[in-house]
Amino acid sequence: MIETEFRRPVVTVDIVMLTPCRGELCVALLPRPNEPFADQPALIGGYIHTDEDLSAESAVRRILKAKAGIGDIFFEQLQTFASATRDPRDWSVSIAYFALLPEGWLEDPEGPLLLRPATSPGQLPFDHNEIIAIALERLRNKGAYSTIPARLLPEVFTMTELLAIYQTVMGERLDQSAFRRKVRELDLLEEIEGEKRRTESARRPTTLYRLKRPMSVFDRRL
Amino acid sequence: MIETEFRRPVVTVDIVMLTPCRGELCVALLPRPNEPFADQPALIGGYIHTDEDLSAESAVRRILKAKAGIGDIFFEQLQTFASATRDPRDWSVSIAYFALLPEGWLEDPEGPLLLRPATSPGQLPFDHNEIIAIALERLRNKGAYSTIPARLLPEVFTMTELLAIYQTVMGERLDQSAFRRKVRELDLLEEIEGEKRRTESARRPTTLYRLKRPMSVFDRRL
DNA sequence: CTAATAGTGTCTTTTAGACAGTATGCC
DNA sequence: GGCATACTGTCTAAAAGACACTATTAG
Repeated sequence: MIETEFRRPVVTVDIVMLTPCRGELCVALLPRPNEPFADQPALIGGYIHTDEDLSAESAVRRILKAKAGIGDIFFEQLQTFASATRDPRDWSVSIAYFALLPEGWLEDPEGPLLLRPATSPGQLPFDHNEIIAIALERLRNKGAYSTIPARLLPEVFTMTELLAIYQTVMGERLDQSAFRRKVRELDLLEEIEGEKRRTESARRPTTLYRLKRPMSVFDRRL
Repeated sequence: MIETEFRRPVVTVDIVMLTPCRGELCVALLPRPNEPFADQPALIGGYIHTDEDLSAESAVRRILKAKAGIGDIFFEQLQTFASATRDPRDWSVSIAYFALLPEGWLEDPEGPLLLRPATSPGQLPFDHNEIIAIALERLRNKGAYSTIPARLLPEVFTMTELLAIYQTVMGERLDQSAFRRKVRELDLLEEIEGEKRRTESARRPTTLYRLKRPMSVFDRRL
């Protein structure tokens, strides 16, 4: 049987960009330039440009660069939202991604980007609230079993900062001693020789670490 | 800025249908009716019909019914494959799903469906080998922490069958005693009162169970 | 009785969690 | 010395894994 050609859906990518701010996870939003929902904050996203994007991932990189001025950042495919009703204009497919950025890397007070608490971003257009909720759930689920949360920190960090970011991601208190033990046993970190840092409030200087591998997945829970 | 409209990619769904056969997991393939790769076995899939499908999930149900004669079956979104090169004809988006079916529910010797070992399905067109590999990995990862593998069994099953299907999915031997203990502690199963079954070879009749909830996710590993 | 699968009990090792205690260095 | 944070040690409890043991019933 020969399949007749159907009217094609429109295909976009949407990016849940998460970054720590004020002790919680925030999502970056951008006021929409056009109708529908013009001027309302929404996820960073855009059409796939079939004439220049080689893949959905390339489209994500292009859009992050163009709309948020960000290059070379961790992102991962989340889920695809595809239905006749999610966009009032047309049958629409959104390939959703989540991206992680260290605190402060986004703060351009002149720029149009908004940071809103990820758990309460306000009411957003389309199914963007649902997409953010699923992104948070995914980050939580994968977070405990991988070094993904470390992508929310700069390359060099202290054990306390690492613990804090895991707590933020997981939304629960973790025991410091057990956390250090597990990190040691899983051999995740490389100590930065000789270097120490003093925080403003701390008396004792603290050891600095970086990840041994850009990304580790494990069986045990951190 | 107003985004010009771009030529839209073609959007399909592809389904990795897995079912136990001959002690391992097999994937259902269908010879392609048209070019490209006409007559070569490939994943069950098809275009999204924007005029009749309300969502990608509806398209999956429609395609499963039309191409494999299957209705009302467990399936879950896997990942979306989207690039300029995966289909020689055009920029193509495939929203991939994996589906699970009990052993024997597919065996229509007259039908065109083929069953091939999921770990070695032979060389398939497009990126279908990669999609199957990712489906298996996902099933393995989620399998240990959920009752998803039970969707590969009929509604009523014995503890030994459940253990066996988890072993097939996980690709490792599991201790029977520990398995029973965990299943009991997690309170997953409902005993079918009074009913017992004798298998051909077994002497002692065995208790029959069904899942208490259609789907459970847990923290512990089964 | 034996064979064959169904199902239980128990011991050891590993991992998690709680929490108290020590270490360091600035004031 | 006091304070605040960095880091360690130790005890307990929960879970995982190994494996031997008992139970049931057809033949």
